[in-house]
Amino acid sequence: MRASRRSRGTVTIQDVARTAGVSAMTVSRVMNGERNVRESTRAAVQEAIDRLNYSPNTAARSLAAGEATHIGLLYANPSAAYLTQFLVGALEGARRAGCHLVLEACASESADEQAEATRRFVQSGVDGVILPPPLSESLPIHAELAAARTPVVTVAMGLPQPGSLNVRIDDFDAAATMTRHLLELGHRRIGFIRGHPNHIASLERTRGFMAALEEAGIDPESAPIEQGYFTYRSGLVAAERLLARKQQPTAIFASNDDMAAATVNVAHRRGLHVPADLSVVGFDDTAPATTVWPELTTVRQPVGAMAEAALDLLLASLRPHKSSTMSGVFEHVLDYELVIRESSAPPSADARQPARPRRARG
Amino acid sequence: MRASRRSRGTVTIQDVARTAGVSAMTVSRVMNGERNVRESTRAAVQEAIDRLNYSPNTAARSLAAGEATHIGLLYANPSAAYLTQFLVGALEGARRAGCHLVLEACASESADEQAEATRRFVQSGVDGVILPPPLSESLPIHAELAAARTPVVTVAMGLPQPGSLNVRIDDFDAAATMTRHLLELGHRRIGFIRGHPNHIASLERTRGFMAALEEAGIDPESAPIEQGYFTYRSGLVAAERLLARKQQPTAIFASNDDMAAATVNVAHRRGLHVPADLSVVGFDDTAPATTVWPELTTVRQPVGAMAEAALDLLLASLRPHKSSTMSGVFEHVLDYELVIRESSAPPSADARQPARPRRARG
DNA sequence: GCGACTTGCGTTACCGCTACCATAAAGCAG
DNA sequence: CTGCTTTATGGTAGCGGTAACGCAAGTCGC
Repeated sequence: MRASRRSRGTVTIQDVARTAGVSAMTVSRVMNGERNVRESTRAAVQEAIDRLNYSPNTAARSLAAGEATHIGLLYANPSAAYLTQFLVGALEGARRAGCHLVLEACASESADEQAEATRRFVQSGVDGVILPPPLSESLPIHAELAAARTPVVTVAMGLPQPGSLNVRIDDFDAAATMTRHLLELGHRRIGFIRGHPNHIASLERTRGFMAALEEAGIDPESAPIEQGYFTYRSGLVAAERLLARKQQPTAIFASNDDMAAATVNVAHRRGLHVPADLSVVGFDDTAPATTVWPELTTVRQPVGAMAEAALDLLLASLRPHKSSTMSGVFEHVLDYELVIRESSAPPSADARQPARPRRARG
Repeated sequence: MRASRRSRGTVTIQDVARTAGVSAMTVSRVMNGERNVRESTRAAVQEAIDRLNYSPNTAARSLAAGEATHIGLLYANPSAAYLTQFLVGALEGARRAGCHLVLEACASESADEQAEATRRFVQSGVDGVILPPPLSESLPIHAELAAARTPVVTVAMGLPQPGSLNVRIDDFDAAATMTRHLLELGHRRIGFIRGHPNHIASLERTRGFMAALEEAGIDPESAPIEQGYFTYRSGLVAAERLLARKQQPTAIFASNDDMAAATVNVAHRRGLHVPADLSVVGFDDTAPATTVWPELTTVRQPVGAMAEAALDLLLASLRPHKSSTMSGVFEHVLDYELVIRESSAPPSADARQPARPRRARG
C-alpha cells in the first residue's frame, strides 16, 4: 500500500466516510446540509467530521460542482477605511464559500471610462459582480453589466430596482436617529453636510435629517446644508462654508466620517472646541472616527457584514439549486447602531445666542 | 453527442489541444512555461490559446497539482490606507496564482494575545503566512509560526533573518534621500518623528535621516527627534512637542503619512502655514498624503507591488518544483520613489532666524 | 556503431468532490 | 398482498487539470 501521489497529510471525504461507516456521498450530503439524511446517520457523520477535523477541499468542490468561482468587486476609493472593512468582509465570505475575489478599481467618474472599465472587467470572466458604493449607483456600469448578462449585487443603494439584489441599512432611519440625538442634546441650529449627489443613500440621509427636524418643529428648509462628496477634501470646503455663515450652527452632522473628521479639523483651525463650541457627528464608524480627537459620535454601518451578505446573496442567486429555502430573497437590510463618543455634547450657553460675533480666524 | 454534465460554455484544455493538434499535456506545458517544448509547437499552441481565449480553470489546476491553496494574511491595522493598498495587491497576486487569501486581524500588542491569535490562525489550515508591518517584527508571532512549521514571508522588516523570506524597500536610503531633499531646499533645523520603536524599519529610517544630516555637516545628535507610533494620534503629540521647542524646526519629516498629516493639522492650529512657515514631509504615499491640504511630499512605497512580491516569494518556496530558475531568492528589495508635492519648500527668511518668538496658540 | 543520455511529446492514472442514476427499504392506498 | 410513490443511501463517472512514466528520435563519447 504505497502512499498516494501527493502524500499531504490532509484528511479527505473518503477518510470521513470510512470512519463513519457510510459512503462518501452521504458525507457530502451532510456537509452541504441536504435534507434527506436520517438523523442518526447525520450525527454519526458529524462526529467523524469533528473527530478527524475534516474540512473539505474547496478546489475539488468547485471543480466537481462546476460552481461559480470568480466574483468581481468593482470599486472606487472614496474612503480607504470603508474599503478596507469592505474587503475584509468580502474576503471572509469568499473564503467560506470557496470562491475567488477579483478586484478592479474604477476611479474615474466619466461614464465612458466606467463603461470601458466594466467591459474589461467582465471580459476577464467573472461570474458575478459586487458593487459597493459609490459605484452601486452608476448607470453606465449597470448598463454594461446588464448587456453582458452578468449578475450584480449592489451595496447601500438607496433605491433598489425591483428584482435586483441589494444590501443596505436604513439610511433614512439612521440619519433621523442621529438628528434626534442632537436635538435631544438641545441643538436647534444643526448644519448638515450632504454626501455625493449621485448617491441615493445621500438623499436618504438628507431626508432622514430633515424629517427629524420637522418632527421637532424646526423648518427643515431653513437648515444650513452644504454639499459634500464623501471625501475629506470636500468636507473641508463644506465645513468652512457652514462655519462662515452668520448664523453659525452649534452642531454639524456630516454624511460620513471622513467629512466629519475634516469638520473637526476646520473647527480647530477656527479656534472652536469640539464638542464645547461645536458638536460634530459622522456616519459609518470607519477608522477616521476614532483617529481624530475627539473621537466621533457616528452611525456604525456593519460594513464587513454587509460585504459578506452581498457575497452570500450573489452566490445564492448564482447557485440556485442549493438549500433553496432562502431563494427569492432580493434585499437584505442590516441593523445600524448609534455610537455615541466624545464629539457631541449639549451646546454651550453662549453658543445659543444667535449671530454672536466670533473671533476672526487664528 | 450530448453536452457534458455542466454545459457551461467554458473552453477547456482539451479544446485547445484539439485545435492545436497536440495532446492536453503539451498545452499544459506551454501554459506553465516549461522548457522542453519545441518552439514551433509552442507557437502553435499559443495561437490556439489566443484564438480560443483560453484561461485555465484554477480549481482544477490546484486540485491536480495538489498545490498550496490557502495563504494567510495576519494584519494589524495602524493605517487603513496602507492596508487597503496591501490587500488590493495581495488579492491581485492571489487571483493570478489561483490561491485563496485568508485574513485574520490581530490588533492587540500583548504577546500572549498575538501568540493565541496566531495559533488559532494556523489551526485553520493555511499553507503559509504573509506578515505585513508592524506584525512582521513581532517575536511571539514568529515563534508560534516556527513551532507550527508554517512558512512565512515578512514585509518591510528592516533586519531580515538570514534564510527567511522578506520583501522591503531600502528604508535607510529612502529616508536619507528625503532628508537630502529638505537639506537642498535650505533647511538646517529639521525635526523628525520616529515610527513605532518595535519596528526595525523605523530604526532604518531614523538612521537614514541622521546619516544624511551628518553628510551635510549637521550634528545628528542635536536634531529634534520625537517618538511616534505610526498613528495619526501619536503624530499629533509628537508634532506638538517639536513645535513647542525653543528652536522651532523649519521642516518636519514624519516617518509615515498619517503622522505627517497630523503634523500639518497641528501646524495649522498654531497658525503656521505649510510650506511657507513649515515644510512637512511624510513616508509611504498612502491616501492621507493627498487628502490633506497641502498635499504631502513623501516617499512612495510600492505597497501593492510589495504585497504581490511577498505572495510570489511565498508561493515559490511552497511550490519548489516549478520554473526553478528563481529558487534560492530569499529577499526582494523594491524601488521607492520620492514624490515631491506642495508641502515642502525652502524655509522663509524669517524662519531662519533662530529662537524668534512666535505667536501663542489660537 | 553501440550504449547512455537528452529532448519532445503522448498515455495513464489520478487529485477530492459532487451530479446523476440505481437501488433497496419503507410507507401507503386499494 | 400488490403496485406505486417516497426516502435514504450507494455506485459510477466525470469536473479540468497535472505528475509520473513511457517511448521514439536525436545527440554524443569512445
